[in-house]
Amino acid sequence: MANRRASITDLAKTLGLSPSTISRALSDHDDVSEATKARVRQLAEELHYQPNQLAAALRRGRSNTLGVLVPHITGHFFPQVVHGIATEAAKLGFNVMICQSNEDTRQEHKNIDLLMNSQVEGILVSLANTTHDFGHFEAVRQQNIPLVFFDRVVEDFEGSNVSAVVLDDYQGAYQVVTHLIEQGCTRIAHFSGPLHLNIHKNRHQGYLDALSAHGLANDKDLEVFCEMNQKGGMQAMRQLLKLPQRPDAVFSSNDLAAVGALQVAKIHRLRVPQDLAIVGFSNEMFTSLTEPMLSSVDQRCEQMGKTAVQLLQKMLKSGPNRQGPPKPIVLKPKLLVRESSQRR
Amino acid sequence: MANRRASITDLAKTLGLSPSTISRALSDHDDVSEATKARVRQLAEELHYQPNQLAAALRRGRSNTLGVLVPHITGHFFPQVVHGIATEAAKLGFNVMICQSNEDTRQEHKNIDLLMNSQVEGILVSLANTTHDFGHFEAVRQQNIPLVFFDRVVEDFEGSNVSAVVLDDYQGAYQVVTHLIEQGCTRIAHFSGPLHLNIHKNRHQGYLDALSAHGLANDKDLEVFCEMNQKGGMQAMRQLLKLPQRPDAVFSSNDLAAVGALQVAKIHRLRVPQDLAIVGFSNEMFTSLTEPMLSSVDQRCEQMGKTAVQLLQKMLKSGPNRQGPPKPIVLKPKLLVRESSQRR
DNA sequence: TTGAAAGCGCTAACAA
DNA sequence: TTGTTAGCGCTTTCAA
Repeated sequence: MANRRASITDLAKTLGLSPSTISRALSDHDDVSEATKARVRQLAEELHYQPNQLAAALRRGRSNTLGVLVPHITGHFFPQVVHGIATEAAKLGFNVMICQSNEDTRQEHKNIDLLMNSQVEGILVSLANTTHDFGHFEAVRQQNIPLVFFDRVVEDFEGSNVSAVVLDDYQGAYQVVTHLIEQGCTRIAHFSGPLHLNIHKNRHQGYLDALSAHGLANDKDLEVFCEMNQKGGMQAMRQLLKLPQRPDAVFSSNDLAAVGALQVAKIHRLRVPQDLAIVGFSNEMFTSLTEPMLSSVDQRCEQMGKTAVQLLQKMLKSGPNRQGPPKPIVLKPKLLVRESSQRR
Repeated sequence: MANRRASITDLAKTLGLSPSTISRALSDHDDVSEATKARVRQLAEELHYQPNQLAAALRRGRSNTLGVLVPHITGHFFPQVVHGIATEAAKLGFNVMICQSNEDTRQEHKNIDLLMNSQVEGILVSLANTTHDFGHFEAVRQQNIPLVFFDRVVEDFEGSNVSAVVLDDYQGAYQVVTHLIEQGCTRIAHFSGPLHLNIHKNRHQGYLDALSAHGLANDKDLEVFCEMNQKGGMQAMRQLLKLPQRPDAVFSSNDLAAVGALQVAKIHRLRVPQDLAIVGFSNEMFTSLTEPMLSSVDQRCEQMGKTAVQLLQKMLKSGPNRQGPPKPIVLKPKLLVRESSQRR
């Protein structure tokens, strides 16, 4: 009994009206009599009429749907951003279609095609880390579908309908180091991931610039490139403790490695933050669970998603004909000082 | 220059063929000559032809899209499940449309309608915790759209096209307690959330049954109902330590409260696991970061998403006419013994 | 092997 | 205020 759904035509026949009147009544169009509207609405209710968005979208040429393409929906960052996107999109009346590239350019390519085929009105993308060629976004640009990159963006890909939302990692790192200096730290070490990744490059540069801005020398021994996980942080910390003059602070480019540093510090009976101040990056959930609680930098994940959607909507509204692409939006990170770096 | 996209009609005109031939060629239909196919494919390539899925879906009556409705995409559990869903759906060739109810029944209702309007072929739902009335799923059932509940399910809502995937919380708890007993623990405390939530109720029951199965008395003093977060765990632990005879193990219904217990135990100089063994539930990421590392129960989040999609597809294939609803699928949890409970 | 024609359900000119 | 008509882009029967 595959109960076919009631259609506008069905309503029209039942009420002896034309489909157009039904359509207008349902969308509360001005020039339909209240009496008719009432009749239509009641019958629609009774028959559990559900408008077929596919048909409406096809006819209107607008699908009311946004496409989202992320590397994955795991870990801390992307779920939060996706949450922000979904929430804001719902608020603005958009549906959201979500794809994962699994950090694979080929998948990314396919998914872009898929989203285009689905007639999404705009696309939000965070790039796979294997993506270096941007041919697959050419079609999006050509068809003037608004495209917003977030977090992992293309630097040199411009178009009147392309924009980006990113976090100011440089600024975040700069704040951290400034804070540590204010706490009286003078030998500030840095754990960094590979510099070909933007996030690490920018955080690293923020570290260097903050040091020199405050007249501190950059001691190469204090820069450690390590695996940015707990184990990597532990190794890096052990390495630092072997130095003739050990550091009095560690700024880690992520929270996991910072936890590693914290654990090694405790093993070596260093008091945190008195002997060694530690600050991480990303404000992962577990930063409030360590002892002492770990200072970190909030990446405004949810805000990023929200902002990206708002930007997309702005592009959608202003239409494709205008001068130049919108400026990228740079979100300010927020330093959260907790016990691990608060010497008071 | 809103470059209108190339359509089948466009291709047809350019090549002097009929739309039907183009359509057949593009879908690699048997009775189109290879020569024609080649010509069509080449032109399609050149014009960056993108099939309009909306139109195809409307015509076919199948949208190729699954709807997902979760309370939210934050925390540990739901992002993981959504990840599993998205991954499996992509593998099976489905698009995925995602909505959040924000734990609000009214939102849930709206979203269900939205998904139906979008002509999704099936719906995956985890209920808002405020949902007690299920009228909004009536329409789904009536129209025979396959419906799979996961994790937070409706107990008494049946239909030939409704099913569920859940975790065996009872079994997980039972395993934990058995393990603790095997480690020599005899006074095993339990932190529980409110029993009107299924997860806590089932874990609580598993705890009780495992105790009595092994001939241990159930000491009411050892059952603590607390806020299931770090602070709640700390308070609960302090309370337990005031008992004339303190427990030698804690099984917490989630990991956050377990961390709280761990911290209080350390403050009181109890050795974990020798003096006090601790086990949590959910296998959150931070369980590997504590010292000692926290034993926990893996909820198979990703597997749950995957299973739910597979089940949905099975329902889709077998069609609406068949005897009785598919049986709910109960996933077996996995106890992960780490340092906090391994006395060896 | 190809084409003609109809129609999925809806909306929006235009006409009445 | 309502109806007529056409068509969004595609697929699919039926006919050639």
